[in-house]
Amino acid sequence: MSAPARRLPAKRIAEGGSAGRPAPRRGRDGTATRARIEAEALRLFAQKGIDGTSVRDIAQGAGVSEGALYRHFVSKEELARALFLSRYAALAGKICAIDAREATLAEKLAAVVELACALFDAEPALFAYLLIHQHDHLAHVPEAPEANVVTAVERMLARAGVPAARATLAGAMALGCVVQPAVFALYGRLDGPLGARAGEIARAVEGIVEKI
Amino acid sequence: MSAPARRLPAKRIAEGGSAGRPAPRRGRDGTATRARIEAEALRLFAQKGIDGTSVRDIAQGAGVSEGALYRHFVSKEELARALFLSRYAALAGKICAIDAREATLAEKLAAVVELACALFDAEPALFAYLLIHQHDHLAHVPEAPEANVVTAVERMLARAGVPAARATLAGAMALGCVVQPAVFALYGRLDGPLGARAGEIARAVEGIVEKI
DNA sequence: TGTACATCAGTGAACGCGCGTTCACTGATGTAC
DNA sequence: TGTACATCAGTGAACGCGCGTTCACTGATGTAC
Repeated sequence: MSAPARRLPAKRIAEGGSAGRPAPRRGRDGTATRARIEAEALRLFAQKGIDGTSVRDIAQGAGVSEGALYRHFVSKEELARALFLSRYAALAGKICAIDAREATLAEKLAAVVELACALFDAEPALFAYLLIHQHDHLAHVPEAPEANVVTAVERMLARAGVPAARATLAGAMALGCVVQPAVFALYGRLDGPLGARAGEIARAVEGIVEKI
Repeated sequence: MSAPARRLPAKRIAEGGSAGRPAPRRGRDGTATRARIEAEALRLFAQKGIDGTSVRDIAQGAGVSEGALYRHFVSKEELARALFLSRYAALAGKICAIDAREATLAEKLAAVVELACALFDAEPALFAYLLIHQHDHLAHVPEAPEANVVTAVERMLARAGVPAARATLAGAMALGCVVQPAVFALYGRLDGPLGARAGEIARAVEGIVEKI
C-alpha cells in the first residue's frame, strides 16, 4: 500500500542516503501540510486506532518528516483530540441547523436521522473514528449545543416540548437507535447503505420521543 | 489507593532489597492467582483502558511478579481478549436463558432490559469495559448465541416471530436503546441507577420491535 | 517411612524494541532600509 | 534595485523512556520406588 515512485529531492547532496522526498516546500503557508497531516491521521486513527498508529505512520502517509508534525500540533494526543472535537462539533452544528430550519418535531427527527445516515455512508472512516474513540475524548467536549451532539439533540427535544425530565433518556435512546445500527453496518451485520434504513430508523425514533 | 501494610515474606534473606511480598505461594494450584490477575486487569482496563494499563500495573495490583502473569496468559493481548470474551459470553448466556424461560416476546424483552440494567448497576466497571473495548474484540466473538450478545438477541427476536429481514435492524435499535442510556449514565448525564429506567426502556424497546 | 527426582507456580532482573518528542539545521520567502 | 537580516515550514538524526516479554532460577509440593 505504500511503495510509490517518489520524485527526487531538489536538494544538495546531503549526508545520509535517505529516501527521496517530494519536497513540496513552497512559500511559508503550512495550511496545506496541516490538512494533509489531519487527513492522514484521521484515516489511520479510524483504521488502526490511535494507539495503533504511530507518529511515524502519520508523517510518512502525509509525506512529511516527523518533526514537521510538531510545527502544527503540540503532541499526538492534541492532534487526535483536535480531530475529534472539530468533526464532532461539525456534526453538532448541522443538528443545530436542522433544529433551526425544520418546523415540527417529526421533521427535525427525520432530518437528523437522515443526516447521520448520510454521514455514515459518505464517510464511514470518519463516523467510525467518532464512534470508536468517543470515550477517549468525550470528557473534553464543551457543553455548547454547537459543539456537542448530545446537548444539541437534547435542546432540540426540549424546544419541541419534550418534558425536561424525560428528554435526556429519550435523547439517549434516540441516539442509540442511530448509533447501534451504524455499529452493525461497520461490522457487516447490516448490509447496504444506512440511508436505505433511514425511514425505518426515523419512525422508531419518533415513536420513542413522542410516546414518552 | 495502594500503600497497604504487607505481611513480611516467609523467605530467606534474598539478594536485593525489594519490597515485601504477601508470598501466598501454597501448593501448586494457580487458580487463585489467575483469578486475582483477571480481577485486577478488568479493574484497570475498565478504568484506564487497555493501552493505558501496563503489565507492571496489573502484576503489582494483583500482588505477583510480571513473570507470573505469563504462566497464566500467553500475552497481555490474550489476557484482555479472554477477559472480554468470557464476560461477553456470560451475558449472552443469560440472554439465552431468558429466551428459554419467558413465554411472550414482551416478557423476554422486559427481562433482557432488566438484566442489562442490573448488570450495569451492579458492575459498572465490567459494563464499561465491555462497552468501551467492544471494538477491540468484536471481530473475535464467535457467532454462537451462547457466546454472542448480538446473535442471542437476534435469535430471540426471530423465534418470537419477528421477520428475519427486519430482526437485524430491530435488534440493533433495541440494543442501542439500552447501550446508549448506559453510556449516558457512565458520563453522569443520567442520574441514579439504570434499573430505575428499566421500565421506560423496556416499553421503548417493545414499541420498536413490535411496530416493525 | 525415606530418598531422589520431577513438576510447576512464582520471582525479579534484564533485554531490546518502538514509541513520542526534541533540536540543530536548511533554505525559501518576507521585510526594512 | 540591492543588501542584510528575520522568519518560519520542514528535515532527519538522535534521545531516552516505558513497554511487553524472556529466562535462569527458587522452593514447595507431588510421585516413584
